[in-house]
Amino acid sequence: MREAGVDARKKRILQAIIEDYVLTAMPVGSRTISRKYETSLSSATIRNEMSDLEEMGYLAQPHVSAGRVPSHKAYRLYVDGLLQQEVAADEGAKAFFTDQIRPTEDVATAAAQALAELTRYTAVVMMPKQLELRVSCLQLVPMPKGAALLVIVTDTGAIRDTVIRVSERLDSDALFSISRLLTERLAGRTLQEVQEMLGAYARMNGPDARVLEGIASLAAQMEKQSAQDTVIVAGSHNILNYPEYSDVEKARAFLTALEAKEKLTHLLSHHDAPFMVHIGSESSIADMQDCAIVTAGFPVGRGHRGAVGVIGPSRMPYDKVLSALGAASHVLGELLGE
Amino acid sequence: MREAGVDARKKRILQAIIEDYVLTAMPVGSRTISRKYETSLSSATIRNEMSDLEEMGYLAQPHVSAGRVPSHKAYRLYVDGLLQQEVAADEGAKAFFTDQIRPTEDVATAAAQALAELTRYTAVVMMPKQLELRVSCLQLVPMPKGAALLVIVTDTGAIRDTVIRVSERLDSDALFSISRLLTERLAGRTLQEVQEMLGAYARMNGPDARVLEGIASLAAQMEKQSAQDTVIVAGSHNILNYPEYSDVEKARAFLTALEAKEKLTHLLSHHDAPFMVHIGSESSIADMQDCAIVTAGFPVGRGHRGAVGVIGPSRMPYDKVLSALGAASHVLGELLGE
DNA sequence: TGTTAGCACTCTCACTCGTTGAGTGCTAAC
DNA sequence: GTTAGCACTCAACGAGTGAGAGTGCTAACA
Repeated sequence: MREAGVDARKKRILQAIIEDYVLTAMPVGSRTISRKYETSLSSATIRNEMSDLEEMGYLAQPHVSAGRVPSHKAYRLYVDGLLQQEVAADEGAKAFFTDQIRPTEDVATAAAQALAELTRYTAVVMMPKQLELRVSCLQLVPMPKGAALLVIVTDTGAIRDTVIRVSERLDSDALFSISRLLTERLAGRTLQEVQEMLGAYARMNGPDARVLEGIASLAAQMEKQSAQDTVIVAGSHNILNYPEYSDVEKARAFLTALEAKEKLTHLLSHHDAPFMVHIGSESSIADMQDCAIVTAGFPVGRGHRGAVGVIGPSRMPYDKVLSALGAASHVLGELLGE
Repeated sequence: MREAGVDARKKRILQAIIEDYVLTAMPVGSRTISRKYETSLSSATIRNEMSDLEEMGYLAQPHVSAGRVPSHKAYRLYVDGLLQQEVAADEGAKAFFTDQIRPTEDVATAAAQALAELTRYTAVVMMPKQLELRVSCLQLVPMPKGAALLVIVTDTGAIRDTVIRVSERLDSDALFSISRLLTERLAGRTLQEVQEMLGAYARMNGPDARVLEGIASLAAQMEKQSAQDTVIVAGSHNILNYPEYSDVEKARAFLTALEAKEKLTHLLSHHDAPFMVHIGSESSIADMQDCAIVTAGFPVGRGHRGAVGVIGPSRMPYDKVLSALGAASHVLGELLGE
């Protein structure tokens, strides 16, 4: 019993099995390997090797007379190999993302959509929570019929707006004065402080109460939104393209699982390495036991990090997905980092 | 051969079949009707009636020893009956929508999501194109690091914004002066005119060129967006809940068809009656031949009308869907009408 | 003339039973 | 250590069968 670990030939065979299985989604037989990949070895030899690999837990047989299917452990070995190499940033993909993601739009949504389109899998983008956001500017823009658009800009460049009602008498100059006054008093304050201060201002005979209320509620909403990581999902029904999900029940379970974003957030928030790969049960999301989740982090300023990911069947061309993610995270980092 | 049309009893039986089929999705047998709906008649009698109804094209048999399934013609008759009555506005649904749709958010998206959640079908909302939009206000809001948020408000209350770069020297007062100057000159102009005028202003030594460019591009984008009907889809994968789509291929075809929005737009744009129902092939969307599309119109001001709709299998509780749509269109009309 | 009971008939569905083919494990020879 | 050969296993497929659901038709009844 001195069978060593996985020697070079076993590794080659394992890789060949993975690649064939990724391509075809069918159990791979020894004859296939001997003819398409390791032409110098007979199927019998491959058979012996496969038998060893199975015993070591890298392969599984759906049933005795079927070929072999890679186990999660096999993917893990394969992916760890990939991750040790430099992940090549795919220039084509980078160009694609640069093209699709307009800095003036909602970058996260655009990125998720572009990534889903490119990989034909489900894509997710996580934007981290930003605590202690400080107001940088606050402005009222006149609108028809006694309404005004209240815009709050934070020091990180986040923008939020809402329509509020104001007195019909306030013209654009008056609104500007109010905006200036409010910006003067509130600039540099955290959203939390802004809400607290508004109570005191209610007694001030400056802006009318509806303006103050509007600010308070928008500040509250902003704080709530920014105080938690948000996840954006795109291309969720790409999953239907894969035979793993040709069963509607499974597909539905998957899509439902995507809607419970807490688990996803959790997964994407703890992102210490540049790339991470969760295979099968490693992700701890039930209904995604047959999936792999590949993610990449990117900086969003102030030392915070967001993450972008691809979710698909464990049978996935990890090399391609990794380089697409590399490109996506690169482009996002450039847009959102300091 | 003087069999008259559909007499009252035939209508009752047809309705019973439709209602049972909507509930169970299984072909309905004569015995079921005789026991659950028309208890005073024997199954044999029902059988004779069903045979007549089949001959008239209202029923079909999947195979000879299965029960009957309503044809599109049957749904049409049934729905026309419903439409002649006043569609009862479901107060519960109305409350639900009022609750879910915040006037300060993107109303169309919120409405689509709420409707999808309520009906458990796919929901669509169409916002009509608005030609000749006129600028009502234009304002630059200061942002950190030599950026500014350009906000354009139209006379209809539509808001669009984009981040542009401006000279670092411009403080909030300077930006306000520019805003005031620009609003003065551009207010009341159509988006088209604004773009044309900006060429002339390029020679003006007021605001810097990047501001003018920003305005031009935002105006162009606004014009493009407002010049075509837009459709928002929500709850697209609710379709997986129905046995009609337990085949993944069908589900995928449906979801793909939803992505080609032109057909949907076309359908929703020609909305003359308060309610419309397209059953099966009436919608002229391939891949939705087994679907029904139920829509309701609502006013969005200036005589324009939007539409909100539900897409699901033809086997659909039309009464419930109609009253949900009634509630949705009512709430939308109140928010968006004059 | 409309309604009903009864019965033969049809067709799907679920199950079983060979047959086929792919792929393996083992053995013996190289 | 590698390979050819062979027996073995098991899923997939098709054919055959019985049960059950539902119909159409006929004849009797009110």
